[in-house]
Amino acid sequence: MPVSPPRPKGPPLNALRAFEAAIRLGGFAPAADELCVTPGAISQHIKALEDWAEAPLFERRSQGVVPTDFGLSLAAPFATAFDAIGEAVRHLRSGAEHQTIHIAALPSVAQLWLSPRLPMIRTALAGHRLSVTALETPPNLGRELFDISIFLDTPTGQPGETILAEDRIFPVCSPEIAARLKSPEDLLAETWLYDAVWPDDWDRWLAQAAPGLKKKPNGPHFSLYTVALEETKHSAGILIGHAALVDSALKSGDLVAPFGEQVATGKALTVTVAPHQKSSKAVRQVLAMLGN
Amino acid sequence: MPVSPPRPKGPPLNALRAFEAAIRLGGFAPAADELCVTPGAISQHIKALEDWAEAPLFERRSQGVVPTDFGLSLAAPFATAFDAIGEAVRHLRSGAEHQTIHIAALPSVAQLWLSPRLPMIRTALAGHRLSVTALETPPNLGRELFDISIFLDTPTGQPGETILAEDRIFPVCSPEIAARLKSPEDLLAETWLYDAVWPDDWDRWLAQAAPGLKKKPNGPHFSLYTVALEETKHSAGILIGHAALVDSALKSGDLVAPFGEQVATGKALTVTVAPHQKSSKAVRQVLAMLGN
DNA sequence: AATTTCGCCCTAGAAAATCTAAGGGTAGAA
DNA sequence: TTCTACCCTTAGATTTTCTAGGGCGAAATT
Repeated sequence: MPVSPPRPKGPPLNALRAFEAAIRLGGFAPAADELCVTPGAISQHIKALEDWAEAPLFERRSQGVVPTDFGLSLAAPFATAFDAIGEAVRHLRSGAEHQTIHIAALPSVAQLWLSPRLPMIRTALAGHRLSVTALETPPNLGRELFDISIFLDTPTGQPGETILAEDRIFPVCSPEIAARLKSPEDLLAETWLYDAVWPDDWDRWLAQAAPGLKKKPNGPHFSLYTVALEETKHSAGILIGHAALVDSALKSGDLVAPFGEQVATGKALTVTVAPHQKSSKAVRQVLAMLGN
Repeated sequence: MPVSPPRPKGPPLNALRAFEAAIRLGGFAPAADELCVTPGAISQHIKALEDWAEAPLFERRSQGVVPTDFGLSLAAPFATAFDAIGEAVRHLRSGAEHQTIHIAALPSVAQLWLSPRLPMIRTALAGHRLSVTALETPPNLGRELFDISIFLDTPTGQPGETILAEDRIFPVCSPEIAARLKSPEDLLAETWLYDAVWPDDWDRWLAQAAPGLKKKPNGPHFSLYTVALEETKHSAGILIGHAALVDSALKSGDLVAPFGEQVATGKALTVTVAPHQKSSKAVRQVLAMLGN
């Protein structure tokens, strides 16, 4: 029997991907985030790669890592390589029997803004499947398998980005509570509700709409805006509403805005199309339906 | 604490590599060979990929697999992608403190032809490391991490290929046995030794040098040509020698060629440089030293 | 000055991937 | 027909890969 001596192995592919993410995002923690693993996993991958290459790729500092010159010089070829992989994977996915459009959205946006619009989209796109994933942070559309992302964030101005509406905030509460509120000063006697993602909402609104008004934050914090909103409907307190998210509750009368003053946050409800999907008919159809 | 819902995962990278190899080489078995795993591993990777993509990539036939049209359409993008990965990995490897030149060679070539030339190369390339790997089949230089390959095979005419010497074969034996051999007919009384890789050597030589001479193969087979040659030196029988491989044994007088007639096999001792290394100074230096 | 925060490292154990070995089926050869 | 040679599949074992929990050191905050 012929002896087949072991061929020298290339580096593990997953380690390469970890490195690519780490060098692109500038740290292990964000890379771990993108790859949905713990930073420890990234750390191990990078170490394995450094052992394989016999060259240091990152310099470990106390509060993060800094790429070595050599590591930095690898950023471009690896970015190119994984772009190519992504492209190939997209081809692969395009062969599925039912095409699926993958939408990424902030949990609150998905539930409060996107959800009411989905039935319309679903019927218009018969034959396509629709997938909505709630994400805390916007995905990298060039790398990840999403076609469309919808977030309430500061616009970045990258290509494919469309601003649907400026973000404006103002207090909202149940009609019951609203009856007690004549002027902003009356707010001091009420419970204020907070969202964990936007803890500064109250400060921002007060600063512009009622300067001088101050109150120690004492109300409950909610990790999901939807839950906070639900509590607000039940008269648990007053919440700072984001125009796009409370719109339907205002229309239905479940909530009211006791004070007219709306404050712009500099953020916007932004929809972004993945670069490779700009020409897809179905995606553009979805985009058109989101735009109104 | 914020909930981070699971992002839709991309396909496993290793499965992509398995697919790329399978589609390029036209079957699971050769792909398994290139990746140094069993065909079962490839089979599983492909199945995982087909499940992920929800599309069949290969049609299973009784004696092998045939790519589907869709699978075939993915060949190009995946080839491109893994070329890019290879390129990036080469960059990565170039950062090692000690540069290493990786040579792949047929085991017999490595031991009998290359080995005597290595000291010279080693001294000329101080500061470089040299790695020699014995391989039964020539590696894909575009994909694998070898810089130079040296094989005794039919020239393919691909770029980077240099023919060092035509392959010629003829019987060799110890001087002791040679004394008994006056004419080719005397061979019939002797033990014939066979190499497992080139079992047809005897037939080929006989057909041209001594037509009509026939003998039932009865001698031992050796999986390593080097072992066969060693046995030949110990008068265990007569072996068909390949010019490039028995040269030094003939020069030293350990073996002799009892009959002058040399037969060309159509093969050649061929050295091939990896496409990406053609401009490397060290590699060209090695090449020059192999050429004489 | 003390404390908190942040990001990475380390290790042991757990989870998941990946592999091998044995099995089974088909085509062509004897 | 039976044998042989291929090639692919499947079940179980192995190895890789990941997570959790505990630390460390420097910068930012109190």
